[in-house]
Amino acid sequence: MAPKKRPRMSKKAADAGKADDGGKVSAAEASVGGKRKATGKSKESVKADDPPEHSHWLMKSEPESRFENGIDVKFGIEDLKTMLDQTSCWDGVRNFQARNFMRQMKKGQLAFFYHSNCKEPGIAGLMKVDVQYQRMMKRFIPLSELKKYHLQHRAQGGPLKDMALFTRARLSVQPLTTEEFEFVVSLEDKAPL
DNA sequence: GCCAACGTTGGC
DNA sequence: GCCAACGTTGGC
Repeated sequence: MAPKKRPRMSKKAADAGKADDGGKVSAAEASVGGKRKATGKSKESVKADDPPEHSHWLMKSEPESRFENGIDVKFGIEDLKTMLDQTSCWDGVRNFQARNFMRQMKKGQLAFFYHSNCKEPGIAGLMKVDVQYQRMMKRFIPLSELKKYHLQHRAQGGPLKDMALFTRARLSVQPLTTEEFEFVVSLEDKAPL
């Protein structure tokens, strides 16, 4: 499944009493915890062992209808457009790491809206993080094309060589480096590979 | 619809 | 803390 949105909670997590709170999560919620080290020094402190900060993201969701416990999990970019303010919460994420990434997001950062588990998987558009529709990609960037670049970059070097979409395939919320993000955006103006 | 990869759970 | 069983993700 893919992260679905909409009022639902992961039943499994709920059953298990797990942490989730899944309910709403605004993506931009506070940051998690970095533990600040309690030690001494006075200010400045939030330091080095805090998680690296990421500024760009990719979030997966399923644009085609699929029922899970009687509930349709469909939520594609066209559905996001439809929401009041073109804004939605993003819930249904059960994976811990994905949820942690969501807590690191800050309002206003950009995220790709990725369509998963569908006829044509790929990047459909851009959102601002909390989570508001921004725009469609000038052209849909299919997974198959990203994969070609990934393979090529892995062999010869290039910005997509470590892209999480391939190295951590099942993560539904993932960070991108600025280089990865910009490279993908640049594909809009190139012919499909 | 299949199923490989991988994440999560829970017994020990 | 290990690891087998189980469940989910998501491309194909």
